[in-house]
Amino acid sequence: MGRSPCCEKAHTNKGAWTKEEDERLIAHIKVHGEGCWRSLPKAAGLRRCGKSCRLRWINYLRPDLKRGNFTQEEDELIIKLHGHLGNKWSLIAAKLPGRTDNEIKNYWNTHIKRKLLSRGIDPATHRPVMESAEKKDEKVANGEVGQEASSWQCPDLNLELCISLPSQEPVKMEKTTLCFSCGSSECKCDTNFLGLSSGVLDYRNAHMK
DNA sequence: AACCCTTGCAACCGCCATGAC
DNA sequence: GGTCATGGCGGTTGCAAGGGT
Repeated sequence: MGRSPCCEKAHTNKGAWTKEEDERLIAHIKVHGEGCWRSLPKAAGLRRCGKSCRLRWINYLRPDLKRGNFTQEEDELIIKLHGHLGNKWSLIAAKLPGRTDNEIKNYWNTHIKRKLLSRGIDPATHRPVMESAEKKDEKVANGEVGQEASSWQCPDLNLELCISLPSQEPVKMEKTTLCFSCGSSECKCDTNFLGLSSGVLDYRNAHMK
């Protein structure tokens, strides 16, 4: 007995959403909130799969979304985050307010990949292309393919994550972060990078969704 | 004008994680 | 502990728009 489908495919619309469908979805969520996605389509009078409704809401209809071009700062932040997190688009999106994982993923695949390649950087490894190719040949020869991605560490960011109960007291920690503006772990500049205080990004405070 | 190719992005698909029972 | 339903995520696809010939 296999898993039942998430929706009745025979009676669901597919493809681009119409204005009317958008309005129905928005109106329903305004009244009832983002409850159970599975039952939402029926309740909202939509002939759509629950997953489809969720995607449409999260990626396009949410009121807090920032539409429009990515800024230079956002570009650089995405590149740095990708260097550490890889294709963890949802984690990257969590650090870019108003941007969605789908949007960032598309932007990466269409713009940033090309941008990095034009700079001579391999978008997969964030190393210079020639070096990446040489290392890969070397690893293939040594039978070590697939190990470098997990062992290499981008020097720019500290993404050491931990899970803990919310603390009432300010957490004391060693200053092991790096400043986006000056690149120093001893940062004393007072810049504000994308709303990150003191220009310092410390992922130990990152909250998983 | 017509055709072809490329690009950008919205949407879908399949898998995995999690929670309820 | 096993099973199932559901939500969430990343990879991929499909299509419209734009540009080049």
